Amino acid sequence: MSGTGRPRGFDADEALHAAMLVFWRQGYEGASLADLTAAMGITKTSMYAAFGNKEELFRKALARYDVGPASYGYRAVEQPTAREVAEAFLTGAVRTTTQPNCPAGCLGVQGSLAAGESGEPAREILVAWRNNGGRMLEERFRRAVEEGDLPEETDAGRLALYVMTVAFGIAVQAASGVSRADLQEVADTALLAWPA
Amino acid sequence: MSGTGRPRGFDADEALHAAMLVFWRQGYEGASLADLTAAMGITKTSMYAAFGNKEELFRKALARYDVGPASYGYRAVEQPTAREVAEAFLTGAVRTTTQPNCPAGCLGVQGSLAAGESGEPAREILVAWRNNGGRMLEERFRRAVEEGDLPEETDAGRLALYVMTVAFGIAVQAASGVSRADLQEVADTALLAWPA
DNA sequence: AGAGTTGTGTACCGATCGGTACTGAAACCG
DNA sequence: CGGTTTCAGTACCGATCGGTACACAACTCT
Repeated sequence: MSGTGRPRGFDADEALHAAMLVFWRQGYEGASLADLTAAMGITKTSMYAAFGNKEELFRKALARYDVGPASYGYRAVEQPTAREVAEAFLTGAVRTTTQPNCPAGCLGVQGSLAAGESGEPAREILVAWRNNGGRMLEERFRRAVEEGDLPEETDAGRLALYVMTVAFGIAVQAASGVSRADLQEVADTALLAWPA
Repeated sequence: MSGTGRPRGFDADEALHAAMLVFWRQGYEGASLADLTAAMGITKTSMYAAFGNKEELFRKALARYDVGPASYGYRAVEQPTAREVAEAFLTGAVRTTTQPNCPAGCLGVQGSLAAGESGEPAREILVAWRNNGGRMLEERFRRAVEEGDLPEETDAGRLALYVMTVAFGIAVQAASGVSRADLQEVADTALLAWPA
């Protein structure tokens, strides 16, 4: 064997970033291959060679979203106290879902909440992604209970579910066009329910 | 002129109900005319004659959803106190989004959060529908402030936005498969933030 | 240079998309 | 009965869907 072949003529990272934005703005089913490849600046053939197919492209775009716009979640759980974790998480959600020059809302929510048969795999990918976020928060809160940071009787799962629910609601409101300032007020209000 | 023509061979109300369920389960873009008419038990021709087109069918399905599964909102604002309004609203959201034999989640949320070009009208219809719910709640809370039911300094708009946000979050969680009992706990937790 | 390998562009695939023209069938009226 | 009106089914429309076959270009290796 010999020869490593022709190098690709585009930046795969940039192309994936562009695809992520299209999925974010239009959802999985609303983003056609024509929309995606036009934004990525490549042809369908190149997309299939580089990323597999539409579903794989979506999976990779979500992974990029996870470590990019959604990375506030990982930073949040590193806060020293559970209260600060929740504050950072909700503030991060507000900021990411209302970022200028980015689609309003959250890819992990509006990417595919309900779908027809062909969009079912993407929907399930997002269900798993959202549940994973809740699990991460729950484990962090459980640790906080063990450390005495949260009251002994605190239900970590319930608290995590609450914070995640508010974050998802914020994402929906952002998709409706609600402003960053208004959503930050919502986040502040939600924290009034914090256990004593 | 004479003759009133052949009567339609199907129940338009039943057909609309079936269409509503398909939109609810699959979203606007995920619901094809083939899916819709199969569920409605009629042909495309009959659907167009009776309802106009897909977008009009969606509009009418949403109207039916509004006075059916989503009617808890109207009942909620009739509660005697603002606190009871919020309780009824959130409990109603929990119950409707987790109703057995119905799609999980809320048609007004997952019907179309993000969409491609062809789904933009439906998306805007839902944005308006959601904003309308918030306005209704806000007016009710404003009245509660005037009546002395809520503290004088209460920001009715902010409170309404908060309650709506939690309700939307509940809808997202329900679409992910979270149980009714867990979501009722979320609703209860959210109400801990209620103004003194 | 030549062989081997891989990316790219075109042109195309069958299937499905939302929507409609047309033909009868089924009802009402007189 | 005939005449009129409306609904229903078939068959079809152009456009777009996600995906691919194929020829060729561009690179590395010997």
